[in-house]
Amino acid sequence: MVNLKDLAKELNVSVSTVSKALKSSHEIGAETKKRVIELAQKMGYSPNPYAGFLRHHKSKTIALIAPELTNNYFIQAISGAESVAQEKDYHLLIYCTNDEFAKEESILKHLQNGRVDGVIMSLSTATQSYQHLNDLIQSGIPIVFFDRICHEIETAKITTDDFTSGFNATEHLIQNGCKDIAYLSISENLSIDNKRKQGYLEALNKHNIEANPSRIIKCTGDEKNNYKKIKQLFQSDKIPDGVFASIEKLALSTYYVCNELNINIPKDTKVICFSNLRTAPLLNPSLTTITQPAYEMGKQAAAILFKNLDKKRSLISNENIILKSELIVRDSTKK
Amino acid sequence: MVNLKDLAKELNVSVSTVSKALKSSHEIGAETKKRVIELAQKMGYSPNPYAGFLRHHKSKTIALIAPELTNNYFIQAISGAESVAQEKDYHLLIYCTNDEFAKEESILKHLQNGRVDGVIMSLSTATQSYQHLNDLIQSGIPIVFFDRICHEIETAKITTDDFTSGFNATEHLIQNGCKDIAYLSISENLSIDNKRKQGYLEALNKHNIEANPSRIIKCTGDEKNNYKKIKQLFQSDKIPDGVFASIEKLALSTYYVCNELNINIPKDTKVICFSNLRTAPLLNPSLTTITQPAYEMGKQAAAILFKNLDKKRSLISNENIILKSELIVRDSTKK
DNA sequence: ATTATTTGCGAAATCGTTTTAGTTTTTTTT
DNA sequence: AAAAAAAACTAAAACGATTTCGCAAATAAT
Repeated sequence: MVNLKDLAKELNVSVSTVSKALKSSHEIGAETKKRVIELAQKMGYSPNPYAGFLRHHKSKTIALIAPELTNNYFIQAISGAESVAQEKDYHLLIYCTNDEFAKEESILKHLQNGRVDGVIMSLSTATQSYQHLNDLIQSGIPIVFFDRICHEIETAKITTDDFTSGFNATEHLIQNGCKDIAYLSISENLSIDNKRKQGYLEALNKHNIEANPSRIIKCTGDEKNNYKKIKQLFQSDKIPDGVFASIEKLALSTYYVCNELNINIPKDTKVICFSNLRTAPLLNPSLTTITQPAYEMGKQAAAILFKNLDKKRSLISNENIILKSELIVRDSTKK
Repeated sequence: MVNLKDLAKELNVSVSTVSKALKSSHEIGAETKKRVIELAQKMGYSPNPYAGFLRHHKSKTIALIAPELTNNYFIQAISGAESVAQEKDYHLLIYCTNDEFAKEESILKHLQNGRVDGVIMSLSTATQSYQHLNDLIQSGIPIVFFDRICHEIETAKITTDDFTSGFNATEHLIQNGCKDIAYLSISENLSIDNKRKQGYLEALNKHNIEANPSRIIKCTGDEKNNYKKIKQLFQSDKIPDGVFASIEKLALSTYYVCNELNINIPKDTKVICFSNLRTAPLLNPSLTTITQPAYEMGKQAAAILFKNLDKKRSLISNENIILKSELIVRDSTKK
């Protein structure tokens, strides 16, 4: 790998001259500049990124931390962030917490030494304390949250209108005849889940349907266990006539359960969920979804982070950016 | 951010003492070591990764380059690679070429300056020349290919048994009554496509079915155009009674086309494809797939890269690692 | 013609860490 | 008790690039 010293030796000038010439400094004569630039081109010189860091404390790298990767929502968000990073000539590190708090902590700790200039992240469902987040920010590395945000931290947060979407989803079920709607919750720790649930409750309330606490199913990251719980729900004497799943996975489990128990969607029970599944129109039956602008959310999260990286101070002021989700009606909620 | 100097000043020892104490060098007394380690802990010291690079030329970072991110195969492979990287205390940079050759070139060029210790990649469908790959390797950065590999480069390559899978897929269609099978090709530049096609042709041959060149549909990265081509295929007088799609996207387009033209799968035409779609069992009809061990492929690619990073020399010897895909029969190919 | 300014370049410090080569103090050996 | 060896530590160079400062030579101003 060729460096400034090599170029300097070859041209019989000093290292500083080469450096300045490549930055087209006014201190260097036109002729010398030309010679330097040409040789650099020829020898394929490219500045060592890490040497530069040492002086400027800019790694030109950001990290994106997500609870899972094999998830239609997150991968679209990652894709959006990646596109912005590439455009800004930044590099994107990816970390997956597997939805474990300990891993989330450990990953953040690994980033405290300045490996990255900033972080984009979505919390794990298990996260209940925020020390590790504050530590990172206090060590000078800003965080922007998306979707699974942390209200307790003052910074920029990108979400969708979860309350409204939850409300609309539930009202959509009600309008299509549902009177006994189950809400599949993913985690009480997550603000998005709570907002979706609030929307659900508010819609029930508006339509004078009494909320039934036993219809709020507390699911977790454990898919098998979720499957069991949903199966229980549909093995009782009176099954719900509508299911509102807070995340895609839970709706798919519902599909599997209904397949197994020979329950017809949408005749016996209707299903709606938050989802970025591209094959939603091809499912049997096609799945009514609230689809978040995941790619756009990733883009905006990255954009806000970069806007703040340009500034001197590393603190990002509190800001809630709320994008709109789209309710796409398909057969799984047909009357 | 606290550094060695800060610790040294606080403890009234030299920077080198601190450095050695943290590495538990035998040169440092037990008492001093204890003091240093305790203070480092207390002040949250973590060595600057980029300073370390300057001396050791090890960035502890690898890159994964894929033609697209929002793709069930690649995201699983990425997830596999990420898990290994995390285990090895390495960091994973993600780059997406958008299946464009120019972007692939540009990304590789950006990595030549030592930002990463190694690269895991899958080629874009447009890649026909390999100079950029050779350049990177010659600059000392090893590449491991997975799935969309480059035969012309001597290094490790992870693929699945594409010929056999292509053969089995086609034979499966034949055994279920198909006599006029279309093959949806994604790119003639890709060795995996060619192998799958060879398997297809070989199966036809074995069963004495004459290969019909007009049944090999040359698709591209342009989804709209693919849709058009597939629609044409199904608007002709005689539609194929079976479709073997080389990649998932093309099978889904086939589903959409058949929906639109009111062609029944599997009655009028049967569909099989390479796919890592998790909702394949829930589609209408459920989709028969050849499923690659994508996660495992990502893991193995990373594992091989790391095995070679441990060695001194950066050249990876030629090696073809072939994992088995699984043919999962579902309704889209039912008799 | 003398002084002041500009131009073009180089030396050296710097970033944070590691490592080599000392240096001092203590301990061991003879 | 003198010499040798070991222990515990420090100083300084190195990695690659940038940047401040300084120094000539050339040009401009007086």
